[in-house]
Amino acid sequence: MRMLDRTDARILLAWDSDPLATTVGLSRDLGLARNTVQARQRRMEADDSLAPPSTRTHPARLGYPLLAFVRAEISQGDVDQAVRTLIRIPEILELHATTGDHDILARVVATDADDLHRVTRQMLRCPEVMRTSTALAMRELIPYRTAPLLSRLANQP
Amino acid sequence: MRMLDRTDARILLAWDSDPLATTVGLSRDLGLARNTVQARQRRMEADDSLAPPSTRTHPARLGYPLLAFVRAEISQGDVDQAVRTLIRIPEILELHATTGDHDILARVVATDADDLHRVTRQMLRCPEVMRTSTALAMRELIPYRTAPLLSRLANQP
DNA sequence: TGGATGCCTGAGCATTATGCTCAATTGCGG
DNA sequence: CCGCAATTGAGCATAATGCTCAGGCATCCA
Repeated sequence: MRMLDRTDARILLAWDSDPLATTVGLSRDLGLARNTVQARQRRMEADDSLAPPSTRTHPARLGYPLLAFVRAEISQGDVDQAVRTLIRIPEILELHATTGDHDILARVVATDADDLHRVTRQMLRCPEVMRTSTALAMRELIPYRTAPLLSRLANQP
Repeated sequence: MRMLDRTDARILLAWDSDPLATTVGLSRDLGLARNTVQARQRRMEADDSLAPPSTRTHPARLGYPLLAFVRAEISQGDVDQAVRTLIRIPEILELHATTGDHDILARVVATDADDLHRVTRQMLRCPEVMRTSTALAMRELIPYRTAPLLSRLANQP
């Protein structure tokens, strides 16, 4: 797994300040050769260093204003079988196997409270899912970001 | 807050299948006029319909392979004061005010177990943070996605 | 009904960026 | 010391972009 370096980080941060910037524009802003920026961009995409562009969309803008974190216990630790079922639920945006008193943590969105209830019931219909515990996200205090980590990388020698 | 529509969703999905595609290329693939795609792209960026490009980076590629979800209790419900402190911690990628037996949920990354311990101690140094409870993400079962929601939107009338 | 609004469209054209290749250079690790 | 990968600057044909305009077509409201 290739690690991003200082140059990659600088390109991404410059891209943040103008998401519609061209390769030439970025290379001008950064004082790098166009070939360098272009090669990095292609490598990062080919590398799977970058998540799909669609991950940039806010679910609220798609009609799913409710966000919840649903923890669940999985019977017999058969997590893989549960995933095969849960992956078919579009409202589950993310799923992690976690330590602690629950086995998995799901990020779930919904159109309203009723819809959230429907989704959790659908999760419970999965035979491996025993108990669920839902924490509703009432306020987004810090929206998802990686820029601080990139800045740290970009400003390192 | 403008909602994304079917056309926006189709553009984003086409973009997923070729993240380096040009506006002309996307318009060809979708059978839309170039002006349409260009206008949508600009509107989505201007709109804040899209998160910054840097959010596409995987923290693991930046040297932070550990992911944890840290829940915390906040004293006197003074969440805003806590946020002012916590926002300065780069390893906190995301922060939500939640319902349940804790007040906030943080997504935290770290370089290793020691580093994670350091970050949680730093969180506890915030006076408003009372108790923390850490759930380590051992396996990414479903990486963050919004494509299923976009597909639903794109295939609707 | 009439009219305003917003969106999609197709067109044109000057400007700019891209794709591609090459060769020289630099820096790093074997 | 040598190879390897990254960077650079250059050139040039091709392609995309920025910009503008006007027509068509819905929807919404007076």
